[in-house]
Amino acid sequence: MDIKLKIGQRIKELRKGLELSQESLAYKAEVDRTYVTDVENGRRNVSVEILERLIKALDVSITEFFNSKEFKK
Amino acid sequence: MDIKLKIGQRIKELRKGLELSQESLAYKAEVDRTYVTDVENGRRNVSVEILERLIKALDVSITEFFNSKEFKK
DNA sequence: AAATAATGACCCTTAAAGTCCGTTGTATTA
DNA sequence: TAATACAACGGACTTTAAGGGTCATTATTT
Repeated sequence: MDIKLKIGQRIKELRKGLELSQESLAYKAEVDRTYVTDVENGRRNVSVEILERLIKALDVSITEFFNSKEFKK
Repeated sequence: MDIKLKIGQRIKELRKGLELSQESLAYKAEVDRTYVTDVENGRRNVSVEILERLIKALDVSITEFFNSKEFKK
């Protein structure tokens, strides 16, 4: 599966776990609301600096973020 | 520390472990030769698609790549 | 059902990612 | 000394990510 989609799904999963709306997450990560929508739906080839902001806003470490089934081979 | 530099150092570390030159890694990952130099020195805000290519070329999973001290909080 | 909130899907700029040419410095080896 | 391999760096160029606008669609609530 596409890396962009894997990342999108992981973000969505963690966001839901925190009961945040896309808009709240966008605000915390200082990105546009529609951008979060696009990322979650695998339509954006995110850069690592933006990805780091999103991961931080989700209150997990980078290691934890990628320690999920879809990223293990 | 800057995420770009952390990624660069991790790539360099894994590349050296495989005894690859920057040019060989660039070839395997299908990126430009000069680009690998920049990434390793933390001067590039890599996109996830390119990063995935580099990680694959280093023969580790994404999980393993980020399962390293510098990415754990 | 109507109003409201949340998400999705376009489209369009511009700032930055990524490519490609070269040159330079350093270390190694013949 | 010359030849080879590797890494660093610069400039110019092309492509695309990031940001933001708008409207449509899908929950959710009253």
